[in-house]
Amino acid sequence: MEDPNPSSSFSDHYLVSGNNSLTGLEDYTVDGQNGSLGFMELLGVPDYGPSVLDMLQVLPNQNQNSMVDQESSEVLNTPATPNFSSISSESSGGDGQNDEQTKEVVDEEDDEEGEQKQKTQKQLKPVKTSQKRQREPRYAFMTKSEVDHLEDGYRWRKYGQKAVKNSPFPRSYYRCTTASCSVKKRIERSLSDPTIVMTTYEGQHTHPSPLMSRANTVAALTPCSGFSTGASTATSIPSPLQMSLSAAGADQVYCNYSTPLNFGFMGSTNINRAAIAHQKRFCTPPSAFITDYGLLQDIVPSTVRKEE
DNA sequence: CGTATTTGACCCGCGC
DNA sequence: GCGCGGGTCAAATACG
Repeated sequence: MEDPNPSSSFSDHYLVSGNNSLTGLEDYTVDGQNGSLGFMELLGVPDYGPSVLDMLQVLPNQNQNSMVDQESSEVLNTPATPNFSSISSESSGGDGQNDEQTKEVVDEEDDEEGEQKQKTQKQLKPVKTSQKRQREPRYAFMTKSEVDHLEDGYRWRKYGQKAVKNSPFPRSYYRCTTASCSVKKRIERSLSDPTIVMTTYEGQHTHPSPLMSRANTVAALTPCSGFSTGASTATSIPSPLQMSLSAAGADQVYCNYSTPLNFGFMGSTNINRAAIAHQKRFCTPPSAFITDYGLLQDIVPSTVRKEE
C-alpha cells in the first residue's frame, strides 16, 4: 500500500522510475536529446523565447510521441525499481529525436489568472460555479539536493506546509511573489530517496524571471559571478535529466539529478553554496536544454554543455 | 518597519 | 453523508 509511486489520480503522464540508487547518474546524461527540457524552460522564462509550457502545448503535435508518452506507456506498468537500468536505456533509447520530452498539456491556460482568482474567491466564499475547479498542468522535477527549496530564478513566497501522508517529509507550498503571476510550486522530498527533492510547478509565469533578467546582464559579463539578489528564498535551477518518476500531482515529471546550473545567480547563502557543492557532484549538464537559449549558452560553458 | 515564514484552521474534492 | 487528505488562508511570529 505504501506504494511509493502511486498512480497519481491526476497525473496525465508520468514516468515511474525507481531510483533509489543514483548509480550511473553521471552516465545518465542528456545528449542533447532525450528531451531534457531545461528547468528554466519549463518555467517558461520568456526571455528565452516561448515558454516551455507553451511549447509543451505545441510539441506534442510536432513530436508524435513525446518521450514521456513513450516512456510512460512502458514504464507505467513497471514497478518502481530502485535502479536506473531502465533509465539508462531510456536516455539512450532516445533516438536522439524525442528531445522534447513533453507531452500534451491538456488544459489551456488562457485565463489562468481569472481562474486563479475564481479559485481564491471560491475558497474564501463559496461561489457556485458549474464548472469544477480546473487544474493547470503541473510539471514536476526531481532534483537531488540537500536543500528543499532550490533556486530557479524566480522569487517565491511560502504560503503553506502540510504533512504528507505516508511520508515523514512535509510538503511546502510556494507562490510566485510577482503580483500578476499565479504560478505555484510544491516542494517535497521523495519518499523513496530523501535526498531527492520533488518540485512540482503549476501554472506559467507571466513575467520574466526577476533573477534571470538581472542575470542576463550579469551573466553576460561574468557567467559565474555571484548573483546576490534580494531574494531571500532559495531557488534553483534544476536541469532536468529526464527520467521521471511519479510525483504526486504532476502532469509531467522530470527527473533531474543535476542541479542548479551554476548560473551564478544562485543565492549567496552558505546553505545554497553547500547545496550547490553537493549537487555538483551529480550535476549533468542539461545540454538539450541549453541548446537554443542564448543566455544559457552564455552562462554554461560550451565545454560543459557538450561534455556529457 | 516591512517582508517572509510558520502554523492551525478552514474549505473542497473525492472515495467509500 | 461522512471522513480523509490535499490545498489555501491568514494571524502570529521571526527576521533583516
